[in-house]
Amino acid sequence: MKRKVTLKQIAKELDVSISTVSKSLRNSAEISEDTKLKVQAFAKLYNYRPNNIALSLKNKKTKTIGIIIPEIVHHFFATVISGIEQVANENGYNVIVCLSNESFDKEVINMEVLANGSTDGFIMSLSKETQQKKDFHHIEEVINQGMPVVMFDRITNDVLCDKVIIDDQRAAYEAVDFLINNGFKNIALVTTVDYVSVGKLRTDGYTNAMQDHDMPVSDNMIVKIEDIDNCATKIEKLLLENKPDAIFAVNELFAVTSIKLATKMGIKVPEELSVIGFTDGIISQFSSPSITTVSQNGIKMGGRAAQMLIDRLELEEENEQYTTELIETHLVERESTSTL
Amino acid sequence: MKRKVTLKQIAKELDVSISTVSKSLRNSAEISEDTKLKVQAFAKLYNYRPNNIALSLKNKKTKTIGIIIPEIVHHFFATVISGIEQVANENGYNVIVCLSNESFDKEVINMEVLANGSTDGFIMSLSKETQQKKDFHHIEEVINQGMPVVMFDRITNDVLCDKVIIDDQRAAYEAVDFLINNGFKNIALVTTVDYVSVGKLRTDGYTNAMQDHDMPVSDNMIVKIEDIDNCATKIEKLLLENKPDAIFAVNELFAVTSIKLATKMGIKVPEELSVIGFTDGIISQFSSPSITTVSQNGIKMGGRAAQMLIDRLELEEENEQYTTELIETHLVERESTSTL
DNA sequence: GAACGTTACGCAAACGTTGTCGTGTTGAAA
DNA sequence: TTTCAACACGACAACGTTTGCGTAACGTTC
Repeated sequence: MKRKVTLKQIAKELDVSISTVSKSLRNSAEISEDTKLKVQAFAKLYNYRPNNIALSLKNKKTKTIGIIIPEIVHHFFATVISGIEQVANENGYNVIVCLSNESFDKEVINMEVLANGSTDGFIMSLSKETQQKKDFHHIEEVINQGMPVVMFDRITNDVLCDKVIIDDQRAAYEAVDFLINNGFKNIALVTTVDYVSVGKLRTDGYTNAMQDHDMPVSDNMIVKIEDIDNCATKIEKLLLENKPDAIFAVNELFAVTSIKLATKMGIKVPEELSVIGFTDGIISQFSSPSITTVSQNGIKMGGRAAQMLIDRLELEEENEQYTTELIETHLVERESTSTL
Repeated sequence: MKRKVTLKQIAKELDVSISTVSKSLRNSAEISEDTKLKVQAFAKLYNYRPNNIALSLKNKKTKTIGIIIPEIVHHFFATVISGIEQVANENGYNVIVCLSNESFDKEVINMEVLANGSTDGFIMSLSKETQQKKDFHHIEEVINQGMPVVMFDRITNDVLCDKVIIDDQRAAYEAVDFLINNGFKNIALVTTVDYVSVGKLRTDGYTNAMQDHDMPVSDNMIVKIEDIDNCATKIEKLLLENKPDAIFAVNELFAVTSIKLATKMGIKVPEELSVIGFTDGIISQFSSPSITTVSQNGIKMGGRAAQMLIDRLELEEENEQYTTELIETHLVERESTSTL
């Protein structure tokens, strides 16, 4: 086993000082060509690579981005990570991923651990519990210590920092608008509980679209789901009692679940019921019928978030100007909607 | 903005030495109660936390695990990461994730970068290109430098290290066996090209099961797919010309694609064609019909891999004994298979 | 009052870098 | 021969920690 070689070892081996070795490898003009060549050859032979940790300590920069998200077994979050990773990599950064599992405490702990020197900044999406508690002291604190934070998707306006989101309300509005323009009269909404910020915004988009077209917004037509595992009865009740001709669901899972339940009840999709989902993930693409959905480009979102963070990291002067960037969405028409 | 406080600053503030502060905070018996209390109170007030980077440099341990996988927008890999993260976290480790995007070069670069002090060890799954080239020098090198590596799923026997896999061949055998026992006579295989190790093993499992039941293994009944985007014609040809009554697909995507194509051609699943997939991901669960599949527990796989790595990291003496652990699989019966 | 033990702290090295500054040796100009 | 720049290199500090060891001050013992 040959352990990694250090400057000190090279110096000892060649009988020069550590500084000479360091300077030679960085091609300093201070060192003679002879010595430089000798050192460089030796370093190459022994495959010398500077120790990242030592560099981090010296430079006070880790070239590492901390990502804190609720979960990773989730198509959208996975695409965002993918986008972050790509941009980070292009800029010489690595990413360290922490999962909050929707828990406030774990989110706090993860941030605190990473903030102690492990990363230069954060990209994060809030856990449900954090959104519910509205407690953002851990994020404020990190920002206060001079570490930039970029929030995406599940954000809060209570924290001043860069943000990347889609225009959830508008995207939902357009989806519902699409249904209305196609002649649907009885449009139901399957959404999350209100404290999930994106759920709330999408709900608002639905409401606004309905109202703008002078269509009634009835509580009977709105199902708010807290726990996906126990949502069946609620949706079945909706289908049975209110007979919607279209459903707008605020995520894939709600969409596909609605379709499955409808099919089981003998309601044909899309002939008797059209369904639009949100998030263009695996489910929307591969379920039968495939699902018409609002596509949010996670790769792009992650990429932008990473770029914003890196830009801020590599800026010398502090910039108190924070921006919120909108990633455009578009409706992907598939098989789950019919045009009447 | 209040930057993070260091031992030095506390020492200066309280007019004691750095060592006194350090020892006080670690509750050393060398320091008087008075001083300890004073220092601890001050540290708490200023929310002192040791700098991870400095600790890493000193201890030559980063408490970080490097994960290198082909992609992350992939249900199975996401579950594995989730499993790794959980166990890592319980043991005070963080994970840093790198994606090879199935590229050999990127895999090599990622390993080299992380090996320069950023992580204590690796958990990885080989990129397709690496499996094709059979070039594992980057992994050998890392191991040679004393960093443990645990490989999972896409492994190679050419490298000596701990491994976590499912018994791909056996799992495939059992799936095909299940079909045979249910009376299917004309069982096709949709698989990958041979250099993908798991694809090959699953193919072998199919072949063995067929042979053990004295059923013919015909090349016509085996479709090897290199590129998912251009596989339609091959599968259509299979369905049209060879009229299988069942298909065993070596992954979800192949399974769902086969079902979709069959349905499009008017072949009813499962009435006229039964399909079994591999990997119990989102697609299998939510497509219609839902897909009978071989479930490989990614969470468990990741968890075991992490535990193996950590065990080795926290062992003092070197242990040249490497183990390959098998994670059990089981068949999840759903709607895509009928019992004749 | 000398010898010794205990207490409570500080010094310094180490981890692996980088970069500033100081210094010894050369060769050339005066 | 003296002076001085240019050259080539080394010493050292710094980044933030931990820890072994040295030591000043004090109190006890005979």
